[in-house]
Amino acid sequence: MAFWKPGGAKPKQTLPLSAEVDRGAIGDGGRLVVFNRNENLALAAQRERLPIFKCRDAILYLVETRATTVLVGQTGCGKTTQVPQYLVESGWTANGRLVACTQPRRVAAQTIAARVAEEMGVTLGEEVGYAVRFENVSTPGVTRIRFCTDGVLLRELMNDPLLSRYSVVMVDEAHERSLATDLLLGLLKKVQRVRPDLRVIIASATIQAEDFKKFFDQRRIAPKSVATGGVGGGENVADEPSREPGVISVEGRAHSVLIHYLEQPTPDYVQAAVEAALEIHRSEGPGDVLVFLTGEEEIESAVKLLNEEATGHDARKMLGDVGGGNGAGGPIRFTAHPLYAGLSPGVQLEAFRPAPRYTRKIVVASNVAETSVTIEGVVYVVDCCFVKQKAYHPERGMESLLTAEASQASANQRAGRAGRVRPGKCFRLCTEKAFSTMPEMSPPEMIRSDLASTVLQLKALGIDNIMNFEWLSPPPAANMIKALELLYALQALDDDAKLTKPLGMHLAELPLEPQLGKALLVSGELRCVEEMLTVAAYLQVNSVWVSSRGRQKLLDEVKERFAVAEGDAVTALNIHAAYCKAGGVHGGGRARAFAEKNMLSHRALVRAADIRAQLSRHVQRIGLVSSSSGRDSAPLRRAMTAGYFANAATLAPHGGGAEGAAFRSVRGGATLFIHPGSVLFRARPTCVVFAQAVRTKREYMRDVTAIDPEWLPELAPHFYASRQKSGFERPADAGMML
DNA sequence: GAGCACTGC
Repeated sequence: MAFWKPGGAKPKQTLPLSAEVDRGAIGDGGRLVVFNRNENLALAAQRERLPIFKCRDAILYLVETRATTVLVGQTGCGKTTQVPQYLVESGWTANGRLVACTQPRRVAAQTIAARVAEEMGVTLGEEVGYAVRFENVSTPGVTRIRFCTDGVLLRELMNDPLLSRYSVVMVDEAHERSLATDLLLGLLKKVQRVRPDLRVIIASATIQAEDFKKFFDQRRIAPKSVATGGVGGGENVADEPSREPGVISVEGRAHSVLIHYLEQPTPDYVQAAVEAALEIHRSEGPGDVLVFLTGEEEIESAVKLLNEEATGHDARKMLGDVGGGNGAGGPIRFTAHPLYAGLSPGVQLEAFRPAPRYTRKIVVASNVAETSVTIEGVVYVVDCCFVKQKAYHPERGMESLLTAEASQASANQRAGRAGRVRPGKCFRLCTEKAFSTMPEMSPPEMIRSDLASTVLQLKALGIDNIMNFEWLSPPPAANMIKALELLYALQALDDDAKLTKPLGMHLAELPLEPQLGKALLVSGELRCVEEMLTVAAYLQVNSVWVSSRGRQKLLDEVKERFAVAEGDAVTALNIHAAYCKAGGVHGGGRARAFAEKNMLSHRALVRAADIRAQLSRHVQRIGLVSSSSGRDSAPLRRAMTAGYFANAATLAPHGGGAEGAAFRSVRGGATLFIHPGSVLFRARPTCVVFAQAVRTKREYMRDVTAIDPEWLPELAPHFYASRQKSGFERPADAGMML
């Protein structure tokens, strides 16, 4: 294979055990709780064979003696399932206290909880439970270990700012640096000042460990002199742990992966990926192939090329020597499958199904396959070394989703997917030199996101000085100012940047972005609460339509059944009404058939209904009285305007052509287009508000509602008509554009 | 004429 140049380094690095670790001693752990004494002996034996078992005492010693422990656990070491159990066994859940273990993803929280319950021989929801949005499977007073998404724990902090029920919080997958994880870690550090007895465990990959250790090093900071009586354990002062974090590394069980690089850079990585997959198929032994590309378009085009090759190949081979192999012991046939989140569950399943005999499976996937899902049987990985990445541009209040170089950390994670069953190979579609110049890790989400919700949550937690908050990675000042400016415009913050009562507090309570929350709260006065609940819920699901490459015309026709000139929000009302008529969430097969007939995702409809019910409960608690605007869409569109007034655009006089009409944003004057996914794509409303602006190939507005421009100064006079009193910056032309 | 991946009791 002259094409390829073997790399010098293996993707796996291993930290030696930290010198700080005293492997011999273990603190007075308290009562030992023994589970599964008789049953599940096989499971118990399995537990002891996990690599982490050798470090059990060392980990427990660190947790006992340090406020914070950074646990570097390689894939497959068992940290997530075992550490919470070790904590229970050594008494951390005595006196009714809980151990929390957070995950960035719902499914992870659910499946890990199920696994741990099985190992402990208990029923899921009793000693071991989980909490994700819409699902709280736990029993107060009984549950000892609680797996949850980091978002759930953040919400919990709003009701219980000291997390007083918990003795230990373990934050898993912290190296992914998701927005929620970063926020949680910043808040946990704050909680520790007041609650020295709270133990924090941060589970992370190697390259981030030092950052976490530094961040949680509180040796120079005196703890606040707050009595801890009644809060958690904190039996006596002598028990207070060291405020210097401990670090321990546990080796994983993954097999080695040999990395290959290109000798020459490629101008077309989709084509190169296809060629690499075919070359693997021709010359390598058994094992499936996982190809990483950046998005739907690339994936579908690669799958098409592979399928064409497969058909030609089958025709040439004539099934004559099935089972004979490819000369290297590998199969002679292959099948190719796409995998990305936008696919329907049925099509996704194809990628997970084991290949038939004598057949090699080639899965062409987006980033879902990097962390969210695992495909069994993969031995070869092809990595384009690019990724679609979200960025935030505060000056425009706009997000972008553009293809960028992947990070080395991400490429190593992808390569690791080849080493799950046996030693594997990874083929990177870049030169070794190019790889060495790639960023070590991707910038954390916190510094490339819209911070409006984050700032609102911090304010609700009583953290008024946002600039002084200890961020793991401080976001750019411009992002922060933009968020403050928006919250002020929504009247969630007052002139002193303090949370307003009750509006700001209510907005913080709602699990919605602040603009949408505002639209929902305003719907009380505008007498369209029921309609706004529906719209808010539908805006939360990615898309209710099934992804349908090749059936585009059909989807357009189906959309026409529900589409109205008032825009996407009112269209959502029509879909919801039809779905309810077909039985809704309790409609069973009839609702399912309705979804299928109309190319709607049943799963998305159910999720929207769940969210709607949850929002309805919130709204009732806040005290909004139910109301409906019936067939009149104006109140709903006015509510949307009251929330999204900052995202207004007017039709440009001569703009646009075949690509659709051009619009000018009222604030800033940027040229915008209606997204092709919107029902207003071909329409020409004179004035619109939109829920989101995204730059991909051009600058698009999504979730568009047609409005009367007169509503803007009427519903947002403080923004469009009056002079700014406070120091927040406001574009000077905001009022003049109308 | 187009949506990397997640998430909120």
